[in-house]
Amino acid sequence: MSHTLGVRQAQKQKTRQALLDAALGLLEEQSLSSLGLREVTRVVGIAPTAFYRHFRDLGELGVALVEEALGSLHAMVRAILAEQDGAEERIDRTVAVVERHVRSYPLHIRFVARERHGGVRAVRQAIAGELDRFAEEVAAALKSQPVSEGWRDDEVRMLAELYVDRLVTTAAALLDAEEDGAEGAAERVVRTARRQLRLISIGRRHWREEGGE
Amino acid sequence: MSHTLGVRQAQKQKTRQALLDAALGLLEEQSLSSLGLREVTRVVGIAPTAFYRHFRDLGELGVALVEEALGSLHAMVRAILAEQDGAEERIDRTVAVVERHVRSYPLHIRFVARERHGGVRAVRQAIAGELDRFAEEVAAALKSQPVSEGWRDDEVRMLAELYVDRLVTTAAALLDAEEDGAEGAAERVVRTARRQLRLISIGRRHWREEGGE
DNA sequence: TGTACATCAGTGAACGCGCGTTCACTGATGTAC
DNA sequence: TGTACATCAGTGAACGCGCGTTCACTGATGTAC
Repeated sequence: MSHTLGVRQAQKQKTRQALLDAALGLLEEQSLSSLGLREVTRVVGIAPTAFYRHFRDLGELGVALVEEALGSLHAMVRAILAEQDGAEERIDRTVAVVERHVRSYPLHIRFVARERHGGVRAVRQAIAGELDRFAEEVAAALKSQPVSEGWRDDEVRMLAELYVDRLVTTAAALLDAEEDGAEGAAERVVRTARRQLRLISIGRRHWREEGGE
Repeated sequence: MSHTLGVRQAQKQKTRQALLDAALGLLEEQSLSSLGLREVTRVVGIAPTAFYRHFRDLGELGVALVEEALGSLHAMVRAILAEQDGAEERIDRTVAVVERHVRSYPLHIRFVARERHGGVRAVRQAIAGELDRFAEEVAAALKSQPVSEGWRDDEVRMLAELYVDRLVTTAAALLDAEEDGAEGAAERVVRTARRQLRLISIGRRHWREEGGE
């Protein structure tokens, strides 16, 4: 018994997705707290009141966008960290993944960067929660690497947060670089990110000799 | 001939400052692009139309707030970096300065964190410009330290950006921690920041042995 | 010091507009028998 | 397979409201003589 959902459900989901897409598009140029419900429904081509069939308000829509936005990057970076490459290769591949992700989903990245500290509490909390889970998974991956021998859990976590912040900051910087369109700006961001991750990686290797308190 | 500005000028400046203060207060709970001109003048207690005697629009007011917000932290961190302390002491003092600054000017910090990627282009650009100058000055201070011998300019700059980002991120995290009010959350942020700076500092010391390309 | 005029920060009425939300509705889809 | 009824995604009119901006104004401050 295949579980295709009925025509009605399918249509509803399609409209819901159209609302998410329309909002995300409009959010390229403004922030969530200045976005209008009528703006969104106008783009989708439905009556303003239909919005309420899907979300209580724009905050709720924002939270749904957070989940859509942070899922995939999350999975990819974790996969890379779990591999057995040398540190140098892992850095290059991580940065390449971030770069590709920014080019594939620029609107999602912009949204997260903007609303991470934005004016809608529920959305800020959703993003903080996702980034926290992100850091936790990165920490788990780092912990299983030989370099982490002798590290306490909170030290690994500290390092994981450093990495996650670096990735998010790099993604946002890359987006700005592509937007302002200056020749080579994006390439410069990528090179800087690689070097910073390398420097962190070096610090990591020497931490046990001189870093613990 | 002392240059006290006339009664009229003085009163105008006072009103202007009241507008900036009122806006900053309102921006604790919302973002600039959803802030209303009438909201601001209502708090100050003047007619909405008087706003135009001081700013063309809220974007212009936002740019003025950026300058107010980033000036002091900027100066303090630069001063610390120029000193002759050991790395460990410098880290402790830098973090302490950031901590004190966040407690003294929470609204300014919130504003910068929020609008750095916010919905008003002119304000984003003003913040980016200030942070760029910030990084440049930190780079100059780092360059003059013995550890930087043999570093190329763009490597020093890469390190400076890493430090500046860390300070900004720490300030924002500290603010969130104080806000959510969990016992010890702020202390945890501070400890993590110190460790991260220490790890970066260790990476810096070993960069020339294994980091250059 | 006094007078006549210029400046200009702040006023208050008025405007047109788009907003979020309510409500009773329609008509296609789903379900029970 | 057909019929009668229930569900519910989307409609469209209506509402009251606060917004940004315009305009001619007022009256205290500043300036020239």
